[in-house]
Amino acid sequence: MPELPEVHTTATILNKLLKGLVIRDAWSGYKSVFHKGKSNIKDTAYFESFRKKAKNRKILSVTRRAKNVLINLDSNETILVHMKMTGHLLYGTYKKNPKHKIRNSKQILNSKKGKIEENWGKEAWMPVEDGPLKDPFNRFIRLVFTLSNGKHLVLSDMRKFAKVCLLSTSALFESEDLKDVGPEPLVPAFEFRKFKSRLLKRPSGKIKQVLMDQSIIAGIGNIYSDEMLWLSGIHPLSIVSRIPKIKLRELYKGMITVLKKGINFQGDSTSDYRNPYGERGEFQHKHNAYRRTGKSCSKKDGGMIKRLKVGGRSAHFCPVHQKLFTQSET
DNA sequence: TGCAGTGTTGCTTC
DNA sequence: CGAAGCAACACTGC
Repeated sequence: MPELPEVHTTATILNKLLKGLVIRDAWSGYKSVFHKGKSNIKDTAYFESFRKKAKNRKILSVTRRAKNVLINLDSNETILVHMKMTGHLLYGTYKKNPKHKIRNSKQILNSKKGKIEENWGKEAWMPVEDGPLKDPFNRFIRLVFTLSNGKHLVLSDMRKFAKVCLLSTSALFESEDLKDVGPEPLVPAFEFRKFKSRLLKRPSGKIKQVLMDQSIIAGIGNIYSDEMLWLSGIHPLSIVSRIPKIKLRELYKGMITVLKKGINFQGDSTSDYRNPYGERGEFQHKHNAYRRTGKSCSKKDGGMIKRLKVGGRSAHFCPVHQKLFTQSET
């Protein structure tokens, strides 16, 4: 779920909560997960070295780069967390509950068929103050940090897409994970001229896809790209090099407006985003395009929101006021 | 009941 | 190099 405004909200709250605390220990429930690819705590050996390095380190700050949460330690190392689709960083008091049987829908189905799962009854964590487990978060706790104030920072991740790794802080932005990430859209130095030149790295690309390309601009995903295109009146299939400069200016302003609005409303909980306290954001009540298929466009131009696939993702737009630019300006 | 759809990214193939 | 398609996983909703 998390795009820039959601990750920003999470990182800002965690910075206040965690600054100055010490990580006493780390636990991972990812151990049995087959994982190919680069360093990640889903790899058992990697987790053990991760745990040793994180143990007894003080948290200096929690920041954000693109859609990554960065937990900066006093050892010149940084824990990078990418929440992907269903990751949640939650803060509270948790306890290990070895008696509790964590089951997913497949395991429940198998138990009805009389099959016994190998992982049945494996150790799990649950919140102390919330009583019974509440889905979908507490059933999917994959990583737990025990903190020096007795509280915990946990990563809940139903679909197991989230990535967590430990990197050198001073070489963070040269790391494989971050070196190809585009500029941050909300820093003042990212002026219109730079925005335009970044987009033009994909001159023949469809604008919706290019906006979501993390190597072009950091932090924009499906929801906010739909919203900024709606606001600036540009059809998602428009070809970057065919969009007139005046419309690109509107898109630049729309991008900033929409992302800041997302942050002001503490993110978007259309699906299941929660901040570290488990609270929803409010941006889902402010949509003009995303998931409004069949509803009338609030521009009052008679348009009805349509949906189509762009690069494998759903795009929502108003076919009346969002102009399609595919021909060169003469 | 079954299958399409879900916020993200990375790998493979062409 | 870039673009497209699919895989990673588990659930919801039509």
